[in-house]
Amino acid sequence: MTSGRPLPHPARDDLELTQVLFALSDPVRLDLVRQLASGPQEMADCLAVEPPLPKSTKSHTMKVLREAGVIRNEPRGRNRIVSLRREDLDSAFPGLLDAVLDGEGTA
Amino acid sequence: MTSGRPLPHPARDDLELTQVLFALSDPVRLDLVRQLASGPQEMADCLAVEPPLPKSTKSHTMKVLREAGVIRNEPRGRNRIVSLRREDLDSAFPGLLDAVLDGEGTA
DNA sequence: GTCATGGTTCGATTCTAGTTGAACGATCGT
DNA sequence: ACGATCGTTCAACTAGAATCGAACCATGAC
Repeated sequence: MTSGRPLPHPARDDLELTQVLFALSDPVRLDLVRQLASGPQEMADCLAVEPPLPKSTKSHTMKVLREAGVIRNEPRGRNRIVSLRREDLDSAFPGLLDAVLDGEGTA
Repeated sequence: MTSGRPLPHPARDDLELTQVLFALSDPVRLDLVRQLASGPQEMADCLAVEPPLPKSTKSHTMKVLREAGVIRNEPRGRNRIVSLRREDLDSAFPGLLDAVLDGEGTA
């Protein structure tokens, strides 16, 4: 029941605004999205804080963002590459991502 | 413990992005915000659907949006006027509201 | 093949948010 | 002053989301 690896991602046309907004409404997830704004990252490097988040929690964080269509999570050898779905988001909700990424200081 | 009427609203500088995003991440609340985009409304007219929402539920919906700083809720005689805090939002998170209001068909 | 590594899934618990009736408050009309 | 109307607050319940350990799985290294 676990799985192999290629995880399901919603199609660009299936993105729902409320889901995206919800995914972004958590400080930790928003933070991650901002980190990804500068480019894809290996998942291992992603939420590297002290103390380190448990794997399952981290995985769950990714899941929420992935299922909302905010990030892409692809297998790469033994680890994973996480990236922002910038074009898809821009096409579905023009201006939204930029606006969110701009709100710098604000949590 | 109930109250009179002028309800507390967060100051423009205290708006938090995550709270705003969360407030907007619910279909009913988002819908209300879109209705308000065309101008203030009397609360009584606001979420007029069938079957009608119980008063307490409606009031709670308003509360979430108000506490996030998305709407203003002011006494007006025996009822209330609800309005979008457009300028405050635009100043705090430029482009955000427009982007959200644009996502028309998408729930 | 075997082992170490990185990540997902399951399941239990905890915490937070939504829902709604009932009680209360303020205001307006008479 | 009284009653009706409109909305908030309280409190109890339900539903949903976050947290995290344990089990599991693929891949890569040896």
